[in-house]
Amino acid sequence: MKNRLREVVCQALRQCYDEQLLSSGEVPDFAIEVPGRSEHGDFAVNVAMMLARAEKQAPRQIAETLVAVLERQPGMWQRIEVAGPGFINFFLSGKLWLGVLEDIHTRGRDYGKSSVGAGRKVQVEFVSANPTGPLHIGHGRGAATGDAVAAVLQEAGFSVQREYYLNDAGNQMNTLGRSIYLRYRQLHGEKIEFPEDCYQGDYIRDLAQQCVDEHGDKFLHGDAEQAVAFFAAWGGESIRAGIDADLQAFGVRFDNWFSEQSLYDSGQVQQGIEALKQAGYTYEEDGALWFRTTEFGDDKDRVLVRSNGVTTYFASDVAYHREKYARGFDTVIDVWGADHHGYVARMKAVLAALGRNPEDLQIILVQLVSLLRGGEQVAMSTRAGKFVTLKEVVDEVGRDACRFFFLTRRGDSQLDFDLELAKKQSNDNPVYYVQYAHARVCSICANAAQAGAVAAAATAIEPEHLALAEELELIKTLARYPEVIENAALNYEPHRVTFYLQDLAARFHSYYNQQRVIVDDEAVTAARLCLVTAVRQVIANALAVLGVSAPEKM
RNA sequence: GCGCAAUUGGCUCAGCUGGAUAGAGCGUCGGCCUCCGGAGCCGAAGGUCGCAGGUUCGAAUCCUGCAUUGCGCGCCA
Repeated sequence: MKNRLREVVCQALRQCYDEQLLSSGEVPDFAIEVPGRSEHGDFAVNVAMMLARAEKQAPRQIAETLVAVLERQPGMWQRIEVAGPGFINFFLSGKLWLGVLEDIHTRGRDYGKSSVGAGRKVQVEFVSANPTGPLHIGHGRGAATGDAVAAVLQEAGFSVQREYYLNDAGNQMNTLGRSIYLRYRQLHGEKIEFPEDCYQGDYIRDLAQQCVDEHGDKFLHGDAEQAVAFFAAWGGESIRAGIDADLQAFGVRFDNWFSEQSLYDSGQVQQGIEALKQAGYTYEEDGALWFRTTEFGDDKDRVLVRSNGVTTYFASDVAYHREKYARGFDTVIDVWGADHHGYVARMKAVLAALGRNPEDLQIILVQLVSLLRGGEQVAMSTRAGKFVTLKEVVDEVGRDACRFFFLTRRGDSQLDFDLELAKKQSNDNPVYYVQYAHARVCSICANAAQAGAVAAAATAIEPEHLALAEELELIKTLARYPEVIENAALNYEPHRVTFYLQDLAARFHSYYNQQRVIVDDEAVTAARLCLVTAVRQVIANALAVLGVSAPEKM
């Protein structure tokens, strides 16, 4: 609707120049917005104010000129007026609004999809937790956010891949192997003190027990190093599979799992280092190889190869991101925990050094979640094995509530997740409010079917049958949806969809309490059913994007 | 010390990339079903948008400085 209006206004503006009613010839990038108050019309345009300087005329005067030309288009509006400092307010005709309902019903699940993404290839990499333990609640927020960002981009016409980067190289895997190995020996009756730098969680003991069941004492007698290597590889894969299962239970499915180790095996880590060397951005100092990231705005240079010859994690990240673009992605999005924000500058530096626009890498920082239980902070530490897993939380408060809750805040705000509260308040959790609206429409439809009432086709509705203020407000809210999706996608802000849903549900509930849908007048009933089912469709579409179910009954 | 981010009613948060009188939820107070699901609705009270400057027709939004809070500043991953 907005885009249509923009075209009409631009056309009228050009017409003004053709007829020499205005002289500057400028077509500024003006704003079209939905005013906060309905007296200000359905849409307001600020173009006259933007032209004031170039035209050397008062904004209101310019607006009057433009309006005179716009009014030549019959049927589109009830009226157009100049207001305030020079806004042009548009009051659209009722017929035009009914087109929105028609659009929703013909497009169904596709309503809200657009092609602004133009099929550009985008990769969203998220979660990417080390396979050394189960996912905890903080990862859940990253999962919900990353998945919703990907979904919203898909909706907006981007070609999206969801990827999980598996940090299966480096000494953490060795630590994992050692941890399982020591527990394994303990289970065979050996009295060993369990080192502090090993993973303390109970899941390590469970893995060891599984090995005892499957392999007996086979690893007690062989070479310890080989045993550790086995436990590292086997344990890592086993944990990875567990992570995958937990994510699927949370409704998140990855298109690809990418192994860090594979970058070493294929020689790409070395190639990445070579590329930087050849570009002239490296130097040696104290026996280590450095990357001059300060050249690109980082606050200090970073080591790629340590003086002992071992590459850093950063070196594999260079290779990893090179590899992503080699796969043909136009834009790469990394979803990180906010505690990694210090890493952003050096990653952008990698792009710049490789001759790529740093904007092609978008980093979404998701603040960590502090978990509370009854107002008390729950201490979490992966290493100490003290944490509440994502699975536990999902089992406790439910997948829908959990996902929706994570998306009721912008990613960069900190979030307290109180388990007691989440459970206790589950009834007035906003997710139920939205789902309830959906279920209500379903219930109305069931009643209508029983009464033999049928929804009208939008094209068959007389405007006066959907002319109440609440009805127009509802339709306008529905009309906004495609734009909400588009903005959520372009800004990587899925929480906008969540807030939109709450707004739509609120308007629907309010309408429901004021007006009955099924009334004696058949034509009015049919028109209202058409409206209400459109609401249901949009709620279902938006919930689907967020990965939340839209139940017919609750 | 340096860097990144945040600061909006009692609490938790939105605010559509600079627009008209700053919005929700929770909490508080007062109302609403003989009627399509009360997991709902209606109303009221409550905010100098951290502080001070600046940019312009116009600032919660952009710039600078300050304050407070959180996070980060390894040849760890």
